[in-house]
Amino acid sequence: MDERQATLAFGALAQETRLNIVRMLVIAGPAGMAAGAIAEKAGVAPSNVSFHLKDLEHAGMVGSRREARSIIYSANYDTLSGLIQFLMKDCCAGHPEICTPALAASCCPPAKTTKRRKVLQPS
Amino acid sequence: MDERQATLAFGALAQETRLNIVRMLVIAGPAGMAAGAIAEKAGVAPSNVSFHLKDLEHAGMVGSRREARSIIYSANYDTLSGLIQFLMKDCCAGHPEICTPALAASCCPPAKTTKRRKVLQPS
DNA sequence: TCCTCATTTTGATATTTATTGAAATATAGG
DNA sequence: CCTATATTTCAATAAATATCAAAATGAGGA
Repeated sequence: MDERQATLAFGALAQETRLNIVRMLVIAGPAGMAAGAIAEKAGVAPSNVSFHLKDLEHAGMVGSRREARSIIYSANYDTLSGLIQFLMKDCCAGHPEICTPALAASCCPPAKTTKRRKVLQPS
Repeated sequence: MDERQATLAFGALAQETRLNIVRMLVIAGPAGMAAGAIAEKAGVAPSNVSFHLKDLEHAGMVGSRREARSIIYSANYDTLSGLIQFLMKDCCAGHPEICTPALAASCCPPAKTTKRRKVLQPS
């Protein structure tokens, strides 16, 4: 994920309605949800949800497919995890010692342990 | 991190100048950078950088301290990792099987392995 | 105190974004 | 075909955001 796409993705998530949509689509899984169902559950006008879905799609956060009369939207998990990794790359950039324990495993390069050698299993 | 703060944080990162600022502050570490230095390195007018820094501070992404005549800004790593965890919570919500291998460790609850038992070390 | 440097605040302006309702498009069924 | 349904596009408007230049604030040093 390059900076441009990350900026789009952040912008897409920086709005209550869109964040809600992404969350419900993530939970819905690959099956996705019809635009109308999204609008109803999110409590916004169909034209407005369409506007936001277009934005999310442009940011690569969701995909769509037609199914009979409905258009089904579903979350794009690759973009989501790409964004997480983009954030993590910056998070620890140069300063892995600051990393939260919960994140350290994925966030910081496992090969490059700072100091401390010969610690695992003294047996 | 609650939804409100996450929305602020996403909004803060959804802009080229601010994203640049955050990145340079993350790299700068706890020492941080003076507002003027940030403005120069980012290539924007001081008043403009001040505007963006205020936004970043409001979102909890950076902190500031006065040091002689300068005001030093530094990244808030807690917010950054909090945001990552906020994203990860959503990423896998209900669908850990989709998780990218690189993320699975931090992203998906390690206790709840789906199916497949008695697999480690058949010895 | 007065002066200068570093930064912020303010005010004006241009741009982008969000929302609404009405009209247009596409699909399925009688 | 004609009608009903699902969604999008369009046009208008309101609201938020980004940018610049100029004035104001605040902290040392002569």
